[in-house]
Amino acid sequence: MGEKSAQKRQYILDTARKVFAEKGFKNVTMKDIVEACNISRGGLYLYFESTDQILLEILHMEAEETDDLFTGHISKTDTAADILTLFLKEQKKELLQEQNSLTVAVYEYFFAHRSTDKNSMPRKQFDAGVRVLEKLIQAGISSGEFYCEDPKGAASNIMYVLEGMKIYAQTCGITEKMVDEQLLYIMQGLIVDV
Amino acid sequence: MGEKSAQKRQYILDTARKVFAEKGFKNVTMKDIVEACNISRGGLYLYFESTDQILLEILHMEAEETDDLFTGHISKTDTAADILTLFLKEQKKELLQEQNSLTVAVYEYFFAHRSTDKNSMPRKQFDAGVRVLEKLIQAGISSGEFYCEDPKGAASNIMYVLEGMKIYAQTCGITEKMVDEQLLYIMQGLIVDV
Amino acid sequence: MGEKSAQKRQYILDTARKVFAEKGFKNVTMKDIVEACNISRGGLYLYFESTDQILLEILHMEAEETDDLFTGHISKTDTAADILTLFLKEQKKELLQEQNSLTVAVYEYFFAHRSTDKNSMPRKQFDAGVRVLEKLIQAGISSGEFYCEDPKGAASNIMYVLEGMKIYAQTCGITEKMVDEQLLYIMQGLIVDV
Amino acid sequence: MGEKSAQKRQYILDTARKVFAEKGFKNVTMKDIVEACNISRGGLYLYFESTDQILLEILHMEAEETDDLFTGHISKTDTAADILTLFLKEQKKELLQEQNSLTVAVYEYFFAHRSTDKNSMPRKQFDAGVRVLEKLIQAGISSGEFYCEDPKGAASNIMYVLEGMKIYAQTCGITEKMVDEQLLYIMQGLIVDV
DNA sequence: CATGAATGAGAGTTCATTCAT
DNA sequence: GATGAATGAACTCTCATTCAT
Repeated sequence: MGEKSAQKRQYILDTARKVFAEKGFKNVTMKDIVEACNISRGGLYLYFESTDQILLEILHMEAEETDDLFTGHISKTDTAADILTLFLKEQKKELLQEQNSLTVAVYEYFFAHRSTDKNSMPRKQFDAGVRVLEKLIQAGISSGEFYCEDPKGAASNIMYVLEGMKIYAQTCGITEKMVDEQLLYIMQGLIVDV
Repeated sequence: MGEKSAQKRQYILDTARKVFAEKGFKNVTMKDIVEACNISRGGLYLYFESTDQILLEILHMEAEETDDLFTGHISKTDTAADILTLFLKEQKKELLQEQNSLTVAVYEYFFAHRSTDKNSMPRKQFDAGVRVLEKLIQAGISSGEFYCEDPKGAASNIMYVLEGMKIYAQTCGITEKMVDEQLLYIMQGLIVDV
Repeated sequence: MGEKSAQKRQYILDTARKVFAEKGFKNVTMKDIVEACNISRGGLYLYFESTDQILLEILHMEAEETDDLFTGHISKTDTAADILTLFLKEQKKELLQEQNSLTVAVYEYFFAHRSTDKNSMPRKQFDAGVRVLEKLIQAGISSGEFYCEDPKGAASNIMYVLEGMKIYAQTCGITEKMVDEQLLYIMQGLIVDV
Repeated sequence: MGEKSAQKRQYILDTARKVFAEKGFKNVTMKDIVEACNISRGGLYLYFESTDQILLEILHMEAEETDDLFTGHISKTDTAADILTLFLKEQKKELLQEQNSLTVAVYEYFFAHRSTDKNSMPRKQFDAGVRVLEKLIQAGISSGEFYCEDPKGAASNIMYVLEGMKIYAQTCGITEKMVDEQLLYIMQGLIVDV
């Protein structure tokens, strides 16, 4: 598959992404994607053989981009609290965005492919998140910004909370206020009282 | 609807529950339920018109039973910490149970019926949970067992964490150890140091 | 499946038989049968799940009927030569009939399901044919009608010849004259010269 | 068509032959051949327009080679019985060979292109076979090796038997012993008793 | 009430064939 | 000549839903 088809492949992935964002995973058929892409039925099969594969490739792409984002915005002069705040702000944005979010598709996908594998994508992302947050909290402790007796527990707590809020955002709506309150609660649990 | 058909209705719900527990929501067809119940295709339609309706009725049933459970086990002499511990233990059990759990079905259902309605079932359960936990924490504060500057924040935190862990339990496996660590983290954040 | 559906099942088999007789096996799709039967796409699947299964059932039916025919027409007073002549006449009729013949379908089926199994249908029919013919020839020898040093070889010879003529009949046409000549050759090889 | 493309044409035919030998005729698609040849989809169409055409050309090639073989091995000093034995031995080898045999493909092809044409390939091969065998038998009679009242009948008999055994070889397996027994039966029917 | 045969829409998938490059 | 992406027709198979009995 040459240059040209790599472009088309990407086009299909981009278009399919919109479809998944709109309809989740289980409701999306190959036909839906074919129609969204305005290509022929057989044409899609030249590039992908199932909605599974398509979503998975989209997720891998996103994962790379996310990794970049994660570390990208941090400047050397930022304090731990600044970085944490930034991180939570990012998460909040993602949480509340309705359009364009793959959240539901991702959950549906992983429900349909349940695995207790330690190397499954959700698990790796959780572990990575905990690791980064733990380091950050420890950095904050070292710098005197944070007080925390169990940095790993706190890091896990944040990850679980974010996940929980994500779910509530998708299943019953969650207001910005609710998110802000909880993020504030988390920050105040860490920051050393003046 | 007479006595007899109420029984059959209940029989269908009970049987369908097992099907949903095993296969989630999106993978369950009317045919699946018909076969599990050993009734005729048309027969099922006399009682229910869609898998949606069936799952919803199951959930309503469960909600009632859960409410009973929630308040049922508490004896007057229990301390706030005891009650909270008991509650978390219950949640842990539910979290880790693989068999017999409607978790995935419920998520799939509410993903398929996303709503920002404040009276949606997940929202009501979340709000109810927060309310109960908040009261409990305040009771603990009054009795000197707990220290907490933001009882509502803490209560929400617990609910989000539980939700987050539930998801991780279903999407990538979560070990008992991981749950225990986080529940410990939560309790220690509340309990007054000796 | 009750009384009524047994009728329909039979109706489908009868109709499908015509389709196979006309188009062979590999060219027949479930759709062809659906259309010939004037039933719905899904309807056919209530009774059969593949063209394989349908043809196989037709063949089993035919096999039973054939068994009956084989032994049915023989009267006690017939001589061995009479019976053999009758048998060959039957075979000739089947050989030359163009309409209504499953021959091609059968070959196509067994090419597609090649097996060296001793209990495969073609093998069983060959063995049975040889056995019957051998007995017949021996009876003819006993009665002084036939002369033959190797009754089993002669019996096999007849079966192979019939099979070979069947093939030629289907692949390139074989005239009645050609068949008659060969059958005559066979009979004269057996019959004791006057 | 230049030198180069004649080579490629031959390459395609040789490669396709293997495919047909392995999968028969009806199961082979243009795609199969394209893939086996490692050429482009469109490329194949520059040389051939259907699997029909490809197989037919293969068969024409083989027919020429076979003719050569038929007459090639005979030395002037061989007796009629020697030649016949040699011929039957060749046929036996072809019959029992599983790999590399186009037998099934050929049958499937001619089933799909049934014709009563006297000039169809199978018919021509049958007629040619009968002619050669008849001459051979007559030669044997002249030389006192064979006794036969109906040389043409005997020749046809052999051709039918070979065809029948070919079919049984492909549809249900035929053992070497079975073939040997029948060939022996044929030879003994011809050879003058000592 | 209950049955289960029947329907038909729709998803998945494969290939013969074409055509711009 | 050669490529291989693209098309679209054709087939398989599954279910939600209806309806005569």
